[in-house]
Amino acid sequence: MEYNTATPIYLQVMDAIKRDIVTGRIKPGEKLKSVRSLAVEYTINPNTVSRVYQELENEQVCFTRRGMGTFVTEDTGRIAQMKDDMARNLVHDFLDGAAQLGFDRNEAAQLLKRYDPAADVTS
Amino acid sequence: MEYNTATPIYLQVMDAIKRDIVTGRIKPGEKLKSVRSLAVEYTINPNTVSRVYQELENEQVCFTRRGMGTFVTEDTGRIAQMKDDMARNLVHDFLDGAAQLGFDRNEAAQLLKRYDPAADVTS
Amino acid sequence: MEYNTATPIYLQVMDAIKRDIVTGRIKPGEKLKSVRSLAVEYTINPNTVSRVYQELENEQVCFTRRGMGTFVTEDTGRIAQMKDDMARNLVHDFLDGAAQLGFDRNEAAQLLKRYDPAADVTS
Amino acid sequence: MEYNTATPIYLQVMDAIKRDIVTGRIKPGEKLKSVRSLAVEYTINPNTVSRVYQELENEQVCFTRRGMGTFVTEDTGRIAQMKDDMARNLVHDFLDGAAQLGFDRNEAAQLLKRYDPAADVTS
DNA sequence: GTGGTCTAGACCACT
DNA sequence: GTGGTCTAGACCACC
Repeated sequence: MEYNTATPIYLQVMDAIKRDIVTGRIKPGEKLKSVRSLAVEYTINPNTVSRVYQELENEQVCFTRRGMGTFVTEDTGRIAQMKDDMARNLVHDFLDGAAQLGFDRNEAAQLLKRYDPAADVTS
Repeated sequence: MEYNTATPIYLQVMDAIKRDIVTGRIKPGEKLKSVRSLAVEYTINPNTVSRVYQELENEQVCFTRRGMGTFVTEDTGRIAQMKDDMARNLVHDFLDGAAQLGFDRNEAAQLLKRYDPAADVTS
Repeated sequence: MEYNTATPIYLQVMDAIKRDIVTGRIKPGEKLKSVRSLAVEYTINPNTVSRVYQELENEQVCFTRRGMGTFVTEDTGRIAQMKDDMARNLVHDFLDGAAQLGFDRNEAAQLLKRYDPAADVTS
Repeated sequence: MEYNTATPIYLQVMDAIKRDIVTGRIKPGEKLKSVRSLAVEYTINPNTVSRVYQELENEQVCFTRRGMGTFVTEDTGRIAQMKDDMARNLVHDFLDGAAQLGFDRNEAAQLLKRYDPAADVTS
């Protein structure tokens, strides 16, 4: 994984895990990797992994059973809501940023086509 | 101006000025407010304004004339390019975030309608 | 270290560090001294060292890892290029200055011998 | 004339005038342009021209006769010495800079050939 | 008046 | 412990 120096590593790892959850690569109730093995996998400090798990717990995305490890919440509603929140945030940030550049909603939608890196120009 | 505690003030002020430039509220070649007066207006320290102007100069958005002040670049191409960059970034962040949630480009475009807070449902 | 009052301290410290890098006294990838310890060593304010490190980062001479410190780039090509640039600048400034005094390239080369304080006259 | 933003304008103008003197474009004893006309010619503030003339007077390159204007010194020895000083400084700066990059005098002389922008590679 | 530099000292986030 | 940001207040050079 490549880290962006601008944002804290623990946030980037949190996001990676959340993505795995909302996209179903990690199932509800599934056990997450141990702090040590995740630290190795992501080549980060175990302290940082601990913080990641703590923050995910704060957001009620995970829970910890003493001596057993950290698990994804079994509350599928919570997961769906999380995905919803993330999508809503995405849309809000995009429209907000576009508005600050002077684009209204319709123009913003057109930006999507104009600047889509993979878009066919004629489509 | 309201500051977001998550991102440095100087970046937020930089963005505010860039927006004023790309939207034409500040014209090419126009003199920017003095360090001291902007500091008063934004209720921040003059040193922080200084940093803002220096970073903008690094990005070739502004230039400064000794003893005379700081001015917006007269290079309208640079300004257009800046606006382009800002829009492209916006689109990239949006599509990228959507992709990480498992949405392709078409689905992302539909998110815009679904989550637009001000959208009319029938439109 | 002795400071020349004419040029800003942070530029002088930047140059000192660059010299240590291009001459190999600091190796590629090596950790630089901490902001605080360099401040003590050079008897300047930690903020000034901070600025030095940031400017060096702008020039892609260094990079910083959150909480770990500032490191010399591992890109040896960049370092070679830096040395090249510094030498080229030196030559340019010299020939340019000589030209303004009315000396062409050959005459400039002869100035080197004539005014070299340590030169042996017969060599 | 193009100004370098790094060094004060008055120094750059001083240098331009000194160059005109040591290269003979302005003769010993010749009257310099008036403050106002030089200000127009160089598109700088008359105050800045005044400073230039004052500093040149300090360096005994010029002298002022009340109501008559500013004149180049008639002391040709002083002018020759000035040219000598400028050349010596040039050499010193060059050798000094080269030494800091780890080049001795011989290597420095070779840099001249290697980096001469107008040099023929085969020569 | 303008911006540029520097110090002192504080607080914060990250590892 | 690491660097990053911000404030306060000072001094300087330039126009």
